[in-house]
Amino acid sequence: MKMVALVDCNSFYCSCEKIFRPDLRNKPVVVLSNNDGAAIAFTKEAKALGFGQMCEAFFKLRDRIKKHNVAVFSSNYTLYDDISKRVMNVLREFSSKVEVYSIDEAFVEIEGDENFDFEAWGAQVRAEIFRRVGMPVGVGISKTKVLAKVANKLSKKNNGVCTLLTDQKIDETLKDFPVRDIWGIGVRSASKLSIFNVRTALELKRFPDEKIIQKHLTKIGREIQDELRGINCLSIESPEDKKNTGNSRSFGYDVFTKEELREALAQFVTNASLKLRAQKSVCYGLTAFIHTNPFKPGPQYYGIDSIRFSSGTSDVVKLIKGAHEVLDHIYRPGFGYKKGGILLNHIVPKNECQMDLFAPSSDDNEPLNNVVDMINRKYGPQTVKSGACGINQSWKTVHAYKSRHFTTDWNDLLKVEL
DNA sequence: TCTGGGGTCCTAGGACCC
DNA sequence: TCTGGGGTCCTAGGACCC
Repeated sequence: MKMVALVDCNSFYCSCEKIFRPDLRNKPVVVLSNNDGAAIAFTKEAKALGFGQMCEAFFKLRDRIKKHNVAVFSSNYTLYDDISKRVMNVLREFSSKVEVYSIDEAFVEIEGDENFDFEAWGAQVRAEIFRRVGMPVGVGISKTKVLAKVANKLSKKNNGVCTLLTDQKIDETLKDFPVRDIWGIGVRSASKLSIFNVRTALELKRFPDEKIIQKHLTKIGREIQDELRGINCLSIESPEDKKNTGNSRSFGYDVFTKEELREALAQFVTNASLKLRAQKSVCYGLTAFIHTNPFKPGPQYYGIDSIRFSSGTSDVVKLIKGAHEVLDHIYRPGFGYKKGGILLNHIVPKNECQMDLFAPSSDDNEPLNNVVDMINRKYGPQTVKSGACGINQSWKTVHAYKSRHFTTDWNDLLKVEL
């Protein structure tokens, strides 16, 4: 008997911060987005105080945060990525089939016979992850991914583990489960379904006219319906190589000059191309964009354009030149730019790369890129990079409440005094 | 003063082919 | 009056996820 477990970390970013701050146990904690612009993660204690609306502007919350003595952190992705890897590694000891779905959750395949105690399995996974990493997780177990997601939501109220194994228990649960809360059903789909009087997961499961579902919710909706019925449509897979990748940031202040934008785009290309080389791929296109602050009154401008490369490339110098070329097209003087970014598109594995008849096979400077990546792996990110990224990076994102890199930097190791 | 970032998949429709 | 039919490939945009 094969079952699917969804293991998901509770308030992941906040829990990461709490691992190294035992004084914050049972205290309200909030984590901010890049640039300290908005609140994006909350502990249950913070939610109980009325915080918890995703992406609410930090400046609007500041007074209430002070009043309730809420601990605030800037996001520290270096830390979160590392904690995530540790959690996933523990999971891999429990099953050979683990699909890392996002930074804080994974699907796990479990095999067991009639007598297998899935509930106990879930409890053991929870305990082990907490013991080894200090991360609280919820475990939902059922027949399909969509049902495992449902079970996971219920696990929060159920000692962290919820199993939906029999048809009877599944239907009882789906009867009270709003259709909007199903994984893959967003606001749009939910409102379309309400036209047909489908409001609960059970009503969707039993909705007889599959053509209507296909028409309004596309293939995805049909598959969700089948998954609710216990039919596996979505298999557990190891994630494939990325098909697009990008990097973008809000700036610390409004940026007016082309020079600063050139620096920022060069840095974004540096970050994104590292991901590209890490998966041994090349790209054939690059998109760059810059835009003004939509929250500010006054004239707005959104500039975006792309270029194509005649041969696939992952060469940081070539890509930076490309981004600068696009910037020349889209830059309009006089505007204060709040955000910029780049995307690398049409990504293919390097060894499947199509040669261009008229271009030299590849003018990537591979030895240079390899050496730079190697140095940065050994001595830390950004030890060596293109001068185009600038030295001061005055446009850079601000993060006033950032914790240390406890697990990834010798200088930031936690000191314990006895 | 201050408002996130990074992805995936699907479909319709246009361009182009014979 | 009526203006082919069948196919592929690509892209933009929508919807959704965490």
